[in-house]
Amino acid sequence: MIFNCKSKIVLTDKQKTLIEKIGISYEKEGLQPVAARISGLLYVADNPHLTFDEITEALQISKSATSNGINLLLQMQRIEYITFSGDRRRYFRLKISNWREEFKHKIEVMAGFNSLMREVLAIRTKETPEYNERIKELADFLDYVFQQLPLLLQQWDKEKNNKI
Amino acid sequence: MIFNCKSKIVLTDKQKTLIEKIGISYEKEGLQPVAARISGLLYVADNPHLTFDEITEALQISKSATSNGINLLLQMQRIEYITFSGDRRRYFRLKISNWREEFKHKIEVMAGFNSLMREVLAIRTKETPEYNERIKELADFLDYVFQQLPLLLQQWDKEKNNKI
DNA sequence: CAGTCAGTTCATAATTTTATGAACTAAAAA
DNA sequence: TTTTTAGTTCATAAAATTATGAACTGACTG
Repeated sequence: MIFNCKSKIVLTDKQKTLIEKIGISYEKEGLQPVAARISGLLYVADNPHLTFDEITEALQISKSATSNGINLLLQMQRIEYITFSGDRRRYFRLKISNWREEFKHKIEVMAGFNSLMREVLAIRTKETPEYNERIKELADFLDYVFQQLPLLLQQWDKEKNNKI
Repeated sequence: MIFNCKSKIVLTDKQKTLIEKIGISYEKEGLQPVAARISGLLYVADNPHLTFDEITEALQISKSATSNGINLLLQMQRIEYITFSGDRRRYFRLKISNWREEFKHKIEVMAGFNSLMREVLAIRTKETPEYNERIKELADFLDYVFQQLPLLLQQWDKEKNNKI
């Protein structure tokens, strides 16, 4: 058998508080409570790689809750895992590098709302030109943002490269 | 008594479908189902001003549901109402002009997450420099976006004025 | 003063979401 | 072969959210 150093995770009060804050923040975005706490834990834990049992224990939740939370986060591509030969456990970690994807996803959600606004404009009565114009203005702005945000990403990359 | 033309609102299937789509979209943002449907209704209804009873009837919901939904939307500043002398009813309409405020609010929510990331960085162990660097990168990008988005609003205003 | 109108409030019901623990599985170890 | 490990599944429980209808309020009306 391979030497398994299962050091129990001890969280400081600061870490616990921050896990809850991050949890609430993610909950507001619609993430399930347990999945939100797992994300928080992975942000603050000293070791960025945690096993199933470490998560279960650190958050004091049931195995089923951990199982569901982890599988949700895996499916959402917010976490990933690595394994080591001779050790059956998966070591989960945040896919932080994925924030670009998440950013793009948020833009797409905005764009989705925008296309609803276009649908609204298409079926609205023509009797209310001022009102329709306001909706159009909103839709146009969302178009503009949708077009500019990818540029923002590019510009940031450029600035970052200049600094290095 | 003043002549009260209470023309019952008749919704086409297209309108109903769109109300539901907008409803779901707003629900995903965390808005309560009824409030989300009321918003949808106010987007698609021929008349941008609807009374309490018109909303209740058009959406086939209870008076209490309408009352709660309307009060929530009023409190969130997403709708407002006007009145006419000799008519006790309130005529509700979307505060569409408020989309700027909502946009700013979304930026603030992002900034809130960013400040959580800064807190994470402050308490994270220094033993994981690469991981911390990734989190810092995310936080820096959010800072950048937070700084650039108000400019985006200004630029759009400029472009719009040039067109007029 | 009785009745109507335009809502609000509240207890309750229905629904949905979330979490649990016990039983299960499949692979590896003893 | 039996046991342990690393989870998964599922029925159920607990909690939170949402909607309802009946009773209520307070301003106006006749």
